[in-house]
Amino acid sequence: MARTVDPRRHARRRLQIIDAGLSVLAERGYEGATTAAICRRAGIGSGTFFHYFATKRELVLAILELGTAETHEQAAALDGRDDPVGVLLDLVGGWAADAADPRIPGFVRAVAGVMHLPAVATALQADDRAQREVLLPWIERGQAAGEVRRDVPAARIASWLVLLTGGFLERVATDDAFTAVGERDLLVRTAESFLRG
Amino acid sequence: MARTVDPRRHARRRLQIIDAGLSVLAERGYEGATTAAICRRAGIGSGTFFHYFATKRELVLAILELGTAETHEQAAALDGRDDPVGVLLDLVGGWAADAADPRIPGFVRAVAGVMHLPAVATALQADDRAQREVLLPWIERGQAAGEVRRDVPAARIASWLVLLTGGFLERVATDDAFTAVGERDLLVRTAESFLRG
Amino acid sequence: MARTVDPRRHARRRLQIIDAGLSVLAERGYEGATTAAICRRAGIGSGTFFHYFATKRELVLAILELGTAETHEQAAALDGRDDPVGVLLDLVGGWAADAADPRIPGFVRAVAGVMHLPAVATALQADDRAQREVLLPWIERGQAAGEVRRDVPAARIASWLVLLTGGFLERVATDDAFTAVGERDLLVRTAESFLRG
Amino acid sequence: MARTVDPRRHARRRLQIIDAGLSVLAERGYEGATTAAICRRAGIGSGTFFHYFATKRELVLAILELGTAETHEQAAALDGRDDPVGVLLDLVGGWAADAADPRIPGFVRAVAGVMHLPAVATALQADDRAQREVLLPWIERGQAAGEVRRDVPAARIASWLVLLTGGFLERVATDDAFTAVGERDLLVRTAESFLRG
DNA sequence: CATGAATGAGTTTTCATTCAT
DNA sequence: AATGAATGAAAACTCATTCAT
Repeated sequence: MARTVDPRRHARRRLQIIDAGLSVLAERGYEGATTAAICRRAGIGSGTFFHYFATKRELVLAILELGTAETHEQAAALDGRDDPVGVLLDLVGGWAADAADPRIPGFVRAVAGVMHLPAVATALQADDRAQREVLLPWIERGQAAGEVRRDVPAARIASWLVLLTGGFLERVATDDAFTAVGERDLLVRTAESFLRG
Repeated sequence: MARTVDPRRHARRRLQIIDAGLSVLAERGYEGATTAAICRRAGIGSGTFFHYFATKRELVLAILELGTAETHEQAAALDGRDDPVGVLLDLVGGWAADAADPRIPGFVRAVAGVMHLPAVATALQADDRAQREVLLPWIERGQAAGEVRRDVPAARIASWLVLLTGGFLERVATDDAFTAVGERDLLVRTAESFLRG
Repeated sequence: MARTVDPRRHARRRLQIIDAGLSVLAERGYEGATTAAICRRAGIGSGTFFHYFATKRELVLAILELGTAETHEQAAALDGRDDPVGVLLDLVGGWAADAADPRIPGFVRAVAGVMHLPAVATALQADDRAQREVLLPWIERGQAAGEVRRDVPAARIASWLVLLTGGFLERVATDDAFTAVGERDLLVRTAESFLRG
Repeated sequence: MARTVDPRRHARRRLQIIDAGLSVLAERGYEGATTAAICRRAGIGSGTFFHYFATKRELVLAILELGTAETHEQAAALDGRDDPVGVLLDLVGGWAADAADPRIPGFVRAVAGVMHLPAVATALQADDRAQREVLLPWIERGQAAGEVRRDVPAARIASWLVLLTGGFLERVATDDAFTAVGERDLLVRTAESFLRG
């Protein structure tokens, strides 16, 4: 009658590995992040790792999926707002704030570096699409309300907002003088100016 | 018995390996680009590879340095021009055009993925600095002439122009609907609008 | 609080694991038969497996011992017969019939493949000896009665009868055109001819 | 202008590994024969092993193919003979003599133990077929000449001769009292008696 | 210079087995 | 008894790099 499966325990353990993986991947890149290093960081044995993830690659995918899910949750939290441009700038500003966690840009770089793995490319594109899908309806509402430029189709505008946040992330990672906190305001203003056209 | 090195022959061989390396790195990422694969692509034996580059990493650094050198050459070609904003937009537009060569974004991603290697980080930052240094004097001249916004220091503006081209490159690599040719015009217009403030 | 072991339940469980082990070993060989696979087949958890067998190897030994015991039981069932050659041919024919169970040759192959484990070698030789010991008295009685050749010592004749059944088993396992049912008759005739000398 | 590929050297090295593999596989079985052990025996580094064989399994297949090729060569050496039964008994006797090399039965057992690997099963059946194909024409000639029984089709007789040698091999491997040299004569006599019917 | 055979450190992954519940 | 999460030793295999020819 023993029931050993405690889903809570399982989920906690899983997150613990994901967290360690995120750190080590950000620090050392995909190949530098050996499973041994991740296990050491997570404080588990190598066997345990493969109890939770069949493959190192699967861990990466799980982290990416977590991010995609988070993006979708953000979308839900915006229900009820009525200022399209404000919403869009909040989203862009929020993503820029993520760059303040030094692990995010490192992880993004690490994962982009193995984009030639089809599964990674797919997950990365899903993440990308999620961001654009969150933006799209608000851009359309803004256009309908005359608050957003109409000379560029909504979908392209979405891509350009993602371009701005992507470039921002990369800049923070590359250039020590360019900090997420210090440049965020200019990002939001630039995005607004872009939206107005 | 003296075997004098024919520098012409040597340089040609070197470029041949660099070209193969660029392709294979773009396609398969840093670790996926085995020296064996690069040698196969270059049509040489593995021993020959190490005659020209002491290390796989050194090949990557050589490619990056080539890019940095190219950037400096671009700067020299602008001597004599007198329209700062025009020069800046030509530079940004030209970098965007690079993204049309599908190997460039792939190579950039691959290299960013191993940025945890100190030598690579250094070379990448040198490249980055080169771009900003090319922009900087023209931004300053533009500000002096009143054609470029003055509310943001010239160095930061340089960073932001690089941000735009970096984000552009990434976008082209990620999103099939976002093409270098199709979006270049909007990039230039957005850069101009940013410069005007 | 004493939990008394129900020996009936215990024995049933044990046989259930042995049965699963026999199947999986036959299908996948010794190393291919992971304890996980055997547990899955038996419908038990991995922990349970080790309640019944201290080691995967011990399971194999248990299966072999079961076979050896069966051979001894066969011997007992022959008490009272008076036709030595008939008995010998019944034994050989019966063993050949075992080959019709497709698990038998597979299991035998799997176990022979790990004969380098001393315990397995010992168990296999015990099984072998059991077969020869069952045969031996009947060969001797047949020789005494003048029905079995005397130019070869009884023990060697026993070895040769085992050779025939062993070769038969192997053939059935290797050659699809060679079926236990179809060739059994020729086996018995060949054994008889061998016994007559 | 360096030409490093010396096919002679390559073939010698390859055989050296095959020889070591044969020994270690015979001694320790398929899984017990780690690539490390084989390399140690062959006096090479692990990298060299995989220079010659892409996989441990491929080494096994190479050994089996060598055996199959040898069987075909034997067939060629019999051209011109005119005594079918003599030829058949020479073949059977020759195969029995192989059992005197203690590595042969051990290797056969080891390989049979991983017959669940499709490639191994195929190679093993090719080997088996080769033996039967060598026997078949001589059985047919013997039947035509009235020297071989006609109540059993030639192909089945071939299977039975292989059955005898297979059982013989197994016996030598299992039973210390059963030696290849001591029992070979009885094998040939038994085979002859079987052929006469 | 050019070659490719040889190397072995380092990686991911598997799996029998243990043990707390 | 029964369970399955946790473990870590061991295995196959990869790949940058060296070096004799």
